[in-house]
Amino acid sequence: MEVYPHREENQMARTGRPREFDRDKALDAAMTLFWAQGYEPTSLNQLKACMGNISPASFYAAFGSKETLFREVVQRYLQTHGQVMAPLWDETLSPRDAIEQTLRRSARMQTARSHPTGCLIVQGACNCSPENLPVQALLAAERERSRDGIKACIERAVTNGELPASAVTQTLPALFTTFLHGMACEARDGDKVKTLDAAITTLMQVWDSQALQP
Amino acid sequence: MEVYPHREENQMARTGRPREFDRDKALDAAMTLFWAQGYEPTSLNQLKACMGNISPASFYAAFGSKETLFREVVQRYLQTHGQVMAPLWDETLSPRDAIEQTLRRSARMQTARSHPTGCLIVQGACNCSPENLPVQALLAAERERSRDGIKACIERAVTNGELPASAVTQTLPALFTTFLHGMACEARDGDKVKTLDAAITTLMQVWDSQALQP
DNA sequence: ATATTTCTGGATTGCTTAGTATGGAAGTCT
DNA sequence: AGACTTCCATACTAAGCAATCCAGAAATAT
Repeated sequence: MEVYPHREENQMARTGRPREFDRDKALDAAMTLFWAQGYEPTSLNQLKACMGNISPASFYAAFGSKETLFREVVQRYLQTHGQVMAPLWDETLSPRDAIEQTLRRSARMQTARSHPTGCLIVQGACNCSPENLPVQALLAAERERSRDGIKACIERAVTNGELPASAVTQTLPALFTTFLHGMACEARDGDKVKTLDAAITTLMQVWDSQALQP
Repeated sequence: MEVYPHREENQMARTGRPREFDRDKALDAAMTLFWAQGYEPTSLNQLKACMGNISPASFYAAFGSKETLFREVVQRYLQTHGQVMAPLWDETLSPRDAIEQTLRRSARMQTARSHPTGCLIVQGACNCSPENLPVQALLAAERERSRDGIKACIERAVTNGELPASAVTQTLPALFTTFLHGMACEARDGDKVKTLDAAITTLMQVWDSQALQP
């Protein structure tokens, strides 16, 4: 009687025949493929091939299903590459620095050559048939978290007296979020870090033009 | 001996049995479906159903294939909803007005309730398996056109003496383009016109802060 | 009226999809 | 040594995919 349909790494020193492939490496390979192609067009055949020519039985035993694999991939992404967003929730940073760092680190990460360009959260499940709406919703919820993080930074800046509680200030969350999410498209289309970084510098002027004196 | 594999509307008063469905309405229905779901996850069964329960034979006779239908849908999109970008190439407008109008009209169009939210060009072929890369490239080329249009506006402003030929000015194309493409994501995630419109107002301050006096 | 052209409905093609069943291999535990 | 557990290779299922074939229906042209 096993509660879980597939074996995750939730135990040590297991009995029975050991797995012949590296689960972590397989997960990374799957992440790269999902990142480049998105959820739906990525087939199990492609996945099994890039994960080390593992068999269907091995795949399902280790990861459960394509969807549960994707969910695990998303968690891994958030804990690694997605950490470029961490400044948003780092209250030791000033709100302005938090947003600027998030933008700059996102730009660098999304344009790096060591992995697919763009953002898994923004582009990973953009095209979905009705049966995969839950997957789309998973990423949408994550984007909403970013939105909330940016909004919280602005609100903190108002509370701190760094920004006025003006009508313009209220427009900043949408402004920064739209730009942040737009970078995924630009990165995938081949924009370079330098280009995006320079645009970020100019965008931050909007903040500075609204900032109150200390 | 027919050069074309399928019949388009390139003739009048044809012989033979007339088509029983409205080709234009079918094309619009296909556009809505592609817009909402994207190219790859949209199946022929869904297409045939939404196009008026037409038969496979009718579909292929009228549209050739799924890919040629999509290409035709993209052309139709560009000639209708995509016209929100037209100000970019309208030299009777000042460069600043061209960009502002493009942004505002895009925001309104992409959030309208009369059709799917977001942008077919940005999101229509975001997730593609290798065999459909040509479709992805088609939309990428169209986005490049937008990029070029925005860049041309900035250059025109410099030529006109509305903007200085400064380092900041050089960052404006990427800034506006990233924001423009980011709106597709925000619109699909449920942002309202008002929110985006307010962000656009603030973004245009960047232009004004750089503008030279006349 | 008849020939010709074109469209339609339905069955069908070959291929790919996600996922499963089974039998045996390769370990650990006692 | 032998019981037990887990994994793996292979064959397989059922459904969906884009696309095609064919026979008949419905129009025009002569």
